[in-house]
Amino acid sequence: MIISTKGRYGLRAVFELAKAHGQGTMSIKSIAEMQDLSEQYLEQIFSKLKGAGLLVSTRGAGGGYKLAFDPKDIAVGKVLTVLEGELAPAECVGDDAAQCDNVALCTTHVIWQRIYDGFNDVIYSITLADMVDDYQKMLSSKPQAKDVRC
Amino acid sequence: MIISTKGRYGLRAVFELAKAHGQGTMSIKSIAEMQDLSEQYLEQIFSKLKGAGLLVSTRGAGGGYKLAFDPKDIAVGKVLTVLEGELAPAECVGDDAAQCDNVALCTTHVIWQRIYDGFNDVIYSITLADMVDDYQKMLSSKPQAKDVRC
DNA sequence: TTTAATCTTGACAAAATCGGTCGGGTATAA
DNA sequence: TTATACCCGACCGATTTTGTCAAGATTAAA
Ligand code: FES
Ligand code: FES
Repeated sequence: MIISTKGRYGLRAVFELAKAHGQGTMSIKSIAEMQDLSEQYLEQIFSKLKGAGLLVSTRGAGGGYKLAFDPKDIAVGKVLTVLEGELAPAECVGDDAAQCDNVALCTTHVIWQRIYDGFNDVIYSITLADMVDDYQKMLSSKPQAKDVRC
Repeated sequence: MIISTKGRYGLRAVFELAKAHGQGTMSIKSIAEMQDLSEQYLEQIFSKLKGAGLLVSTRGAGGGYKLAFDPKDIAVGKVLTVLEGELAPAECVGDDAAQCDNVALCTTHVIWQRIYDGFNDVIYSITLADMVDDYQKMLSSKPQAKDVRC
């Protein structure tokens, strides 16, 4: 399993924020309930996302979190990268790729690089707005599902 | 880091077998030395690959391992999948994808699916023979590198 | 003002996974 | 017979994962 619960739960939670974007804040409690997550675990996750500047919060009664940007300006990859760290299959690819002086001979490097590129292409080509769009389409054509395992 | 040492070391070790394919067997000891790996750890790795039918072994003095098939018939993805388990980003995609009855509503499913597909496209499109070819080309054009970190 | 809601922070911890090691086997060529 | 090599399962320390717990700070609403 490549993506840990932090990334998976986080994405589901942020999706709720995206759906409700423009309608004020949502509390952790309500999101945890909707997506069936632990409140305290979700606190950790949102705290990280806030630290990365993706969310803004307001304290006190009636407060909560909301997206710092429009859903169409937040890539799924950004959310996942914040929560999971850099999604690189090996040390030699990613932001610190420069330190690999072995591209010359290491025949596996090209493999890690291609995996990394493909992965990032996918997650940065989908935005939260895309997810909301998909959701709307699904809603109109399919019945409600129950248990979530992702 | 998506790929653990089992997968990365294993691929490097199998690459040695691919280079020497057709020239009999190689001992774990010699491969461990060439690729600077622990012998005992490599035993575990090869044992798994043998169990999956990718390697064949001969015991006793002068024995060792060799590939069960021609390098061009072994995909990198096969090696990685045996060593890492199924490379799926979430439970709902992969071989047991059928059990996810939530494709309807779960908007993250399409993301996991696309990651999974992209990943597998990459690793199953490269064979051990491709790696050897790359290696030959690199050898003739570049100097020998030293430290390996993958 | 008081209260309740809500975010904030840091510590703690069980369980799983990772990255191996250890100690014995067994088969076989020399 | 002996050295070489594969075979196999148990074990083990460190780290990561997946949370829980407790206390506090801020603010809206009653
Ligand atoms: S050492 Fe950089 S990819 Fe192998
Ligand atoms: S429940 Fe199957 S992908 Fe979410």
